[in-house]
Amino acid sequence: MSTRIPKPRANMRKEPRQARSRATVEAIIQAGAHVLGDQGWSGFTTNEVADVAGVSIGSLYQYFPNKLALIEAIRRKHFDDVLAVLQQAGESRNSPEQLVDDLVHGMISVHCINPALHRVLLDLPNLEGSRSAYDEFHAEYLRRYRVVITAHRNRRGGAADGFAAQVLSSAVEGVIHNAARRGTLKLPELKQELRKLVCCYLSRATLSGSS
Amino acid sequence: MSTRIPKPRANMRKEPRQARSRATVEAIIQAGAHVLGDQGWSGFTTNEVADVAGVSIGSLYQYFPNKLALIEAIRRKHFDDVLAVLQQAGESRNSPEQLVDDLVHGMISVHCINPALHRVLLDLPNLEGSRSAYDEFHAEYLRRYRVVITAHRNRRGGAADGFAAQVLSSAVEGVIHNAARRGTLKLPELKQELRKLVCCYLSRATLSGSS
Amino acid sequence: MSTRIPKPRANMRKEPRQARSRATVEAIIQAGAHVLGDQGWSGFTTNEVADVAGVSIGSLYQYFPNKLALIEAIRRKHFDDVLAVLQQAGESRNSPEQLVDDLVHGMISVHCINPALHRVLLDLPNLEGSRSAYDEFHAEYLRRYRVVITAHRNRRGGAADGFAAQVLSSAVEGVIHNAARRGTLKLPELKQELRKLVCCYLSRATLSGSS
Amino acid sequence: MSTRIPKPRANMRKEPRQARSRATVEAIIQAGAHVLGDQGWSGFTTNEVADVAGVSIGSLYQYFPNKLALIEAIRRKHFDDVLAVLQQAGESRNSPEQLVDDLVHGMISVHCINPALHRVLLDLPNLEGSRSAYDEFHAEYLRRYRVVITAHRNRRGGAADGFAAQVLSSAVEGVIHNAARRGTLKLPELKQELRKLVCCYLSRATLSGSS
DNA sequence: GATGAATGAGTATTCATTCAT
DNA sequence: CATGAATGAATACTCATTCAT
Repeated sequence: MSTRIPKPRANMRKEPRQARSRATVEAIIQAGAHVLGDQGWSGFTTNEVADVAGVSIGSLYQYFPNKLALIEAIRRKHFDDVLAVLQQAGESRNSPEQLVDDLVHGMISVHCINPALHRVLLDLPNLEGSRSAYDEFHAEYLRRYRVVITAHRNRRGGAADGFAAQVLSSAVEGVIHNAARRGTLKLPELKQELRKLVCCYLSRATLSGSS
Repeated sequence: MSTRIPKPRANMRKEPRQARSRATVEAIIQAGAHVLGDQGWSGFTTNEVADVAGVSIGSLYQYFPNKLALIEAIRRKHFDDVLAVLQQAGESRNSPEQLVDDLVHGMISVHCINPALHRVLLDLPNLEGSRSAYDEFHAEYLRRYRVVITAHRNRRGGAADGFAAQVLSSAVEGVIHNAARRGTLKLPELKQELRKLVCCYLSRATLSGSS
Repeated sequence: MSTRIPKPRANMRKEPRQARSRATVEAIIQAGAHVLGDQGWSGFTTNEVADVAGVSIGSLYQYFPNKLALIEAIRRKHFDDVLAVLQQAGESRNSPEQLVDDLVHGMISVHCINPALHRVLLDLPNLEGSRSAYDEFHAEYLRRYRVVITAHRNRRGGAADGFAAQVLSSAVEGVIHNAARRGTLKLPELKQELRKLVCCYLSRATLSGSS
Repeated sequence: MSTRIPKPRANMRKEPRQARSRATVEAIIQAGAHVLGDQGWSGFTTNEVADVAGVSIGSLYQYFPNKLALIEAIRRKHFDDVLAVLQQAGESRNSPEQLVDDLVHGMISVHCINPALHRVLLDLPNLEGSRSAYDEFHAEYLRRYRVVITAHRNRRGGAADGFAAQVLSSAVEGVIHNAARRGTLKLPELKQELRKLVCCYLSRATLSGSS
């Protein structure tokens, strides 16, 4: 179903200097995200992306040394979006309930832009080259979740919080990605249930963390 | 990255009648599951599968009219495994707590066989042909979750139960698939946390379902 | 003018077992040699070779993992031809004059098959992978020349013989390749002059080796 | 491995008039020679050459209508260098031995500048367009060799001298190019042996030319 | 004039699928 | 029925060349 994937060489062959080229790069990443979300790995061909972006295949390769570098760029872009949401959710000086609300709302919003994309992005083959970028993201990702978890306690969080963060984040991911697949992402009921899920897990986690 | 996927023509070119044939088909499906879980879509080529199965590519095409039919067979097989687990969990005449235990334990077990496979299977491009089979599975899948949910109530379940089933199942999936990716699937802590997640959601769901 | 050349992975993807496939492999190598000699590196495209061989591009890649492996096969084949000539020239129990005659005649003959090919083959980029094969050939090549040189002496050959072999072989190569380029390879005058060149160098080399 | 080479349209799109332009052209030719010698045909791309020359690709095409015209310019430049050497060697009113010395020394020197370049230059695909330029050079090239040959005789040279010139020149070329490839070009032994080769051939050629 | 972004035909390579043996 | 050689459409990527700024 696919070409064996090569290691990414570098992330950008050439930094776009002029305004025109920056627009081109932007268009390519946009188009790539769109194609990837829409058609999955199968439909993601560099020629297709170039087509959708309205540029020639040559232009694509002027800025991205290979397909994977393009994927990485898309990935990085969307990781940034996700982190931004979590950042906001973490920074608000609100009640724990409000925190959960912000988190859930933010996660849903960010997935509404291109619902299928995020799940696809997780399925990247384990590239050595891209691993670090992903790990870096993921560390930050978990850290933000931990903030939310900690805020829900009265006591200091223990080592178990790391585990709780993993469980919580992947549960949320699961729910959102599935909802994205089914097109129920924008339903208020979904948000409501998700909030419930998070909230009750947080309460219980606190208790049983001590049990 | 991939060949555009054609619609599956028929699911089986030819029903295996003799024992030898059935063994061949079985070997191919096994090999396919193995390759798919191990290498993902990228490594899943019919030639590779035939190789691993120890049969010629010609034989593979004797039983599966095309790649997609093979994928479908693998899918169906593993859906059956999952359903069997849920079936058992649903049938035991135990306490609600025990029910959750069975469910969690079963889901984890079934993913331990070939941890990566299940998640990969969800990433099938939206094929018209395979949709029905999947939907059929998914309906049953949710029904079983609903049984667990219902068992946790004292009152009769309302329409909201359908939604709860979706949320619960995808949360569990999310946690398990992520754990599979990280290799923490067998950790007792994981099972413990997952149980916690399910339990508390079930309790709360009951309450807020009425709220 | 060309794609950057990748390292050769292995020399054969799959050993041809049936008679049919052996014929295919043979045809591909033949066609490759032909194209390479005829059009040089520029015209040597795998598609062209497959076309000339009368097989599909897929068949080519069934046996040669990449373009370079094909080139290597061609190279090896023709190195073998050259060595065979030198072998024969070295083995005949004749007078030194006869030896030179055999050498010159053999070298010319072997270049008549596909005159341009040999020169092109020397210009292979320095591939790590192929280096050893070439060095091995070249060592043997010089050894055979040394036999001829030694046969021309009355005294034992010294260290200088190694150098003489290099000079002599490259002079002969130069003359033959140039003649091949000009199409004068079959002219009796060429053979005559070449013989002269070799003979007189051999005589003088003997003397001045001691000077 | 390569783009099919088009006929060169004209040799220069535009004659450089100002000093700056001439410097640019010079830089491009220098860079081209460097890249060609260093990386062979594979690495010789117009973009690479422009980069090395420190000019934009657009500027390159301002002066050379296409890649081949650039190659031709490089070729012409280096042919000129070679001819200059032979010129000098032919003009000195010295003994025949001194003549050979000059020739050999000169040929070696001229190849020391960019050892690999010359051999690479011979591998040009047979372009109709460039043929005349090359033939012109080659005629002159042989003429100079003939001077050396003639100087070595007491009698007038016959028709055979033309042939002898070809053989001698290609033998010398062969030795030098091979030495360049092996990095032994500067070794005094090489010069010594080459002198020997030329000398003895000249003596013998004289004799057998009459035989 | 100079620049470098954009172009797209061309090239290497893969992989689902067929069919003669 | 089984085999595996053969096929070729599809895909990643390059590089000579143009042209708007």
